[in-house]
Amino acid sequence: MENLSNRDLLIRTASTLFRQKGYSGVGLREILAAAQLPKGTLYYHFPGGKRELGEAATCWAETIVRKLIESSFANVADFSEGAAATCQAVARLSEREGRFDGCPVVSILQAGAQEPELRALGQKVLAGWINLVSQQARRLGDKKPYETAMLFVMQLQGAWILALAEQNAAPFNLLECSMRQN
Amino acid sequence: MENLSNRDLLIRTASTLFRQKGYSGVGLREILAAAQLPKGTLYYHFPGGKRELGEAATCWAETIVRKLIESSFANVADFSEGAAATCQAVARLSEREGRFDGCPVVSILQAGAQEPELRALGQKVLAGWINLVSQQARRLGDKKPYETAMLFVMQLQGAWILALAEQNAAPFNLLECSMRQN
DNA sequence: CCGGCCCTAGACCGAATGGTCTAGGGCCGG
DNA sequence: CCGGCCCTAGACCATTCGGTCTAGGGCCGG
Repeated sequence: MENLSNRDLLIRTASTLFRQKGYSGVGLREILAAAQLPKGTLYYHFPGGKRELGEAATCWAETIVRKLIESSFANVADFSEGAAATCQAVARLSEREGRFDGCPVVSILQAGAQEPELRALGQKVLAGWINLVSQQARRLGDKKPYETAMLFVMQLQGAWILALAEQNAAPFNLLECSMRQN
Repeated sequence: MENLSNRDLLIRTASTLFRQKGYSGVGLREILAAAQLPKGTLYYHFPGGKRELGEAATCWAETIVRKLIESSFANVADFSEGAAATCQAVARLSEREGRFDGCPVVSILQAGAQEPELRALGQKVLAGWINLVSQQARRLGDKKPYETAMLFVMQLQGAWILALAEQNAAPFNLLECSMRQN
């Protein structure tokens, strides 16, 4: 755990803070203080500054969610089973020592009005997740895999927001039940 | 349209900007410039500063959505019909001259980590919407009105996020179709 | 032991942040 | 014509913002 390069430490610290306060709600000083690193380190590894760090943090978080979806749908008999497993997994990912943090993509997305690259990246990541889920849906015999996948990612995002608002996992649990009943 | 008090003008301007860039992504100067008002006006009407303005903007947006839900479910035969109408209405609300702005509650929610009042308000607003929808669901004979309502608000929020990312109304349309089929 | 490279360290910058405060314009009842 | 009130106007403040730049530590091959 502690054998992180400073670069990776920066990425993880930033990702956590962005998810908690949103991209524009976090200052570089705060990230650096949390990582106990000076400014020079940041601008050495990320010459693009905050925006590049935001991109890196988003990409890092993206692969985590991607792996989580893939493993949730591995060895699964039908779509609803995989979807339910994904709900549980995302709920676990969202919770952080009693706190519930937002979706990494959403935290970036709102800054997209001022940073086009972040908007484009967020869009790409969401589209990627939908594609990934739709592949699984197709594999499991869904008639309209793309629609099913988009609907599911949509529900997942909605649950994530409600969980963020209520600071509990109830929305994820409800969604999980709902998925099982289909 | 132009017979607004400066106070209301401030609220509407702020609400729009918050939805576009998120609460912490917008500076007071930017709001004041957009409203063409000086700082004194803001702090006269909102002694609590940015936070109080954020609260007012959220409350204002809340009643709009509330009315929109109420009218979508008025004179409707079953839940799915009202839900579909709500999708359309929210899609219309979300679009702003070709641009798609985020949900007002979400824009506030991310700042909640630093401004507890905003978090609490966002939570209250979402709970209110769920309650409102669940009343309609109960009225229309739903067996589990609260679960149905929470699930629907969840889907709506998810669609809103996808629409924000993709900058088009496709997610709302897909959700609307999905609602009609149940 | 040295020259060079990777990376850390943090002082420093102009601009922008949210917030405070005083001055006064404009309109009202008297 | 005046006293007072509601509200506007914007200068001003300390702090923080993201970003730049120079100095040097530490480790390596030679």
